[in-house]
Parts: sequence; structure tokens; C-alpha cells
Amino acid sequence: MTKRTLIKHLAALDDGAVAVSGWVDTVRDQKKVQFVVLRDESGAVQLVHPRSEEADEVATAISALAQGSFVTVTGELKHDERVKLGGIEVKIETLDVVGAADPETPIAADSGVDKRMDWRFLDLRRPEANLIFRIQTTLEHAWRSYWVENDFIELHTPKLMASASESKAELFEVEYFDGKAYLAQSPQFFKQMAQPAGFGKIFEVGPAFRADPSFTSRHATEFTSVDAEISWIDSHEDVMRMHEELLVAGFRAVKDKHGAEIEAAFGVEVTVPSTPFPRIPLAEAKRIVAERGYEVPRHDDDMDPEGERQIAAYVKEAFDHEFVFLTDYASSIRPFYHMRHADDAGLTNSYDLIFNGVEISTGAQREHRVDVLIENAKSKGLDPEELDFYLDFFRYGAPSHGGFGMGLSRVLMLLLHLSNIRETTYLFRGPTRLLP
RNA sequence: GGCCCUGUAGCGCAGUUGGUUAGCGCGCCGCCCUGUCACGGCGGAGGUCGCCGGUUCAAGUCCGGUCAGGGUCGCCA
Repeated sequence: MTKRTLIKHLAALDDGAVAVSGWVDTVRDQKKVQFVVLRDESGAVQLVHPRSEEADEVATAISALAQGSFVTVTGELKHDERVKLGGIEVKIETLDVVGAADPETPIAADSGVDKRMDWRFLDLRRPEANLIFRIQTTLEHAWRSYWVENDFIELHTPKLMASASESKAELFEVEYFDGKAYLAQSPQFFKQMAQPAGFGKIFEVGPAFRADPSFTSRHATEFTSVDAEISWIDSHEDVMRMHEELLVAGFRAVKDKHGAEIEAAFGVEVTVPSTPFPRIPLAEAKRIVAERGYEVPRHDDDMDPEGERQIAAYVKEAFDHEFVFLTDYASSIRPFYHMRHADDAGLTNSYDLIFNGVEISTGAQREHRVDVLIENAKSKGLDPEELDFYLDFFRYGAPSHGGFGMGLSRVLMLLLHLSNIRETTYLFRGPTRLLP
């Protein structure tokens, strides 16, 4: 293992011998003195080499150094007021080029998203990109801590399926020995199975696949879905309460650990949301939006993206809140497994969660009564026989239950006010993007 | 998949009513250079203008097709 000091730790050290490793950011090669800015995952530091009169191996190596090369440097750490980059520099003793880079890099600071995605490994060297994935780590860790502290069980449902769990149109089909299988579009059916299995409360963070050719800044064909499902709820209200507690725990951890960095890198102040989040029934949301002068131009009962932005703007003004639960969607636009209102079968115990104007999540109370489930499936034109394996879950006893699914990259994108999910996805997959 | 927009050097872009060797900035290469820090100065290389076809004496420029990308809508997380 190469012994090295992380660059962010140098400033706290006394002057003396150090070893640092990273990649070359800038070379300023002058006649009498050479400077190199070296970067690692924690920061950047200036290296200095005063040239001597006679032949000088280090000087030659520095002159030949290409931006992007990975090097290990030993030398003398010096605190020096003259250095604008942190007031420290390392006087080079030895310089070992471990991985030389081609001198002409294919992307630059001003390259477009698609070009940067072609060279994602170089794009990820940007400090802001690195920060995004440290934030993701903190966020997921905080969520896991919340779940573990609250006695949730972590599951990993299979991604190879025999049939669809949502719409058949967006299924990826794969060969499976002599037959075929489908990639899971959602863990929905198998995470729900944990309730009749008696697990009580469960969560899963895993991939979901959608063969939908969506060309927007917030869709991918493969994405990380954050799911939870809990037993013994009275309604979707219990799901929303858990959901908002979870988000508060995650955002508090992100703000504590990265608040200052996020402000510096993205100009965004992280707000830990107050609870309860505003809740607005969808029908009322459409009225509010209409009063603001926007009639949702749809023939069904759903909201559209502009309506979501409008209602988010209203919530920001009225409640100073970045989140809003839109509740009680019409059963005509919800899947058969969403429980319908006891007194109005036209509405469901369901919600969408809007964050800064974009949908990040859908949740609901599930229908656990198998006879009702079958009727709902039929009313949607589904064949109960094809759903038999799922219906079986509810034939031998099941508790009331509900849960949600949430898009991880969307949460990060909206948290950091970024305009594209590609920035918050390690390697994006879309209809025309399979590489790298 | 619908609609709108874009495709010119490694990267970001300009290119007039169609007209001679297609420009600019950054990067790259070479030389020079008081500790630089967006270092600076001088010089240089690098492009079959996304692809195919058409109109024309002449196409980066006009037309048709096609591919790729962006935005938006549909769909969703």
C-alpha cells in the first residue's frame, strides 16, 4: 500500500517530510522554478521545484508531466504565506509517475453533459462530482441508520422476474435458459411479500429497470430505487409519516456533514425540512393551480409536470416548504394494488411526493384483501390468473400495509439544484446510452 | 414516440444575401521567461464542416433523408 497523506490533512501538519499521491491538475513550468498543482479525492496542493544549474531529473520529469497523470511525490511540506492555494506547498524530493496521461484530454471544464458522460471517469475527477457521491454515501447511511434503529429488515429482492409488476410495455426481456425472464421494473411485489411473511417493516435500496424510451432530464432506463414497506398501518398517512421522518434524518446528516461544502460547490443551502410536510389532496391541488392561472391540460385526473411545479411554488409561498405530499389520487390512474377509499372507490389511499417541483416518490396503502385485489385487477383489465403468484401472498393471511418507492438520483439532483439526473448518477443508462 | 433546437480542430464557439487558402478562445507541441498561482511572451501543428443524396458554374451556408445530442410533452421514480 502506498503510504500517503490526504491533501486535506496537510495544512494541519508541521513542516517536514510528507508523501502525497494524486493526479496532476496544472503544471507551471518556469525557467528557475517549477510548480505543479496536485489533486486527490480530498483537495489540491501546490508542489514546488526550484531548478538547479546542472542536469536535474526531477525538473525533466516535471517538464514532461501531462495534466491528468497519476503521480506519487515525496518531499518537504512548508507553510508559506505566498502560496494562494491554502498557504502550503510541498518541495519535491522524488516524483514517481505511476500512470502517465495522454496530454490532450477529451473533455474540459466547459464540456457538455453528453460529452462528459462519454468520459465519465475524467468528469468524476471534478471536486463537485466527487462531492455528489460523498453526499450520496452520507444520505444512504443516514437512511439505513434510521431504518435499523426502527427495526426494519433490509431485503434484496430478485431482479429477474417471470412477469411484469407494473406496465408490460416497459419491460426488458432477457433470455433465461430455454425461456425468457424480465428485469424488475420495481421491487413492488416481492417487497410486499415480506408483509404476509411477517417481517413487519422492510426496506431495500436496489436497481430498477424500465424499457421506456423517455427523453427527459430526470429519467433513466436503470436507476436506484429506494423502497420501504411497513405493516399494520391505518392508512397512507402512516406511510407518509415514516417517509418524512426518513427524509429529515437524511437531510440533517447531509447538512451536518456537507452543508458548507454544498454551499461552496453548488451555492445551495441545504434545508432540513420541518414536519409534518404539507399534504394536499390532488383534487384540491388542481384547484389551487387553476386559481394561479394554470389549467392542467389533461383528459385524465392526473397532474402534469408544470402542475407539479406550480403546486410546489404555491407550497413554497404558503408554507415555505420544499416538499409536498399530493394525496388521494384517482383510482383510475393508480395501479390495482393501491387501496381505494372505503367510502369512495374512485379515490385511493395514495400519494406522490414532490420535492422542489419534481416527483421523487410514489407511496400508498396496499390492498391486502385478496377478493378486493382480484376485483381491482379485473377492473383494470388485468387477468388475475397471471397475477396468481402475487395474489397467493394474500390468501393465507396478511396484515394491512403500505410503503413507497423513491428515486435516489432524483433526490440528489433536486437537493443540489442540478438540472440533470446524469450528474447524480454514477454511470447513467438511457435509451441511447450503454457506455461506459 | 410527438414537437422545437443543435451538430464546424482535442474542448467551447463564430462563420454575413451560397463565392477564392474555413476563423476565434482554451488545450496541445516548440522556444523564451524574477515564486507562479486563470502565470506571462513569441512561434507552430491540428478540420474530407455528423453521414448520404440533391439543387447550383460554385454548398459549412439552400433542399430531402438519415444518425447523434439537447430541451419539452407523454410516462414515471
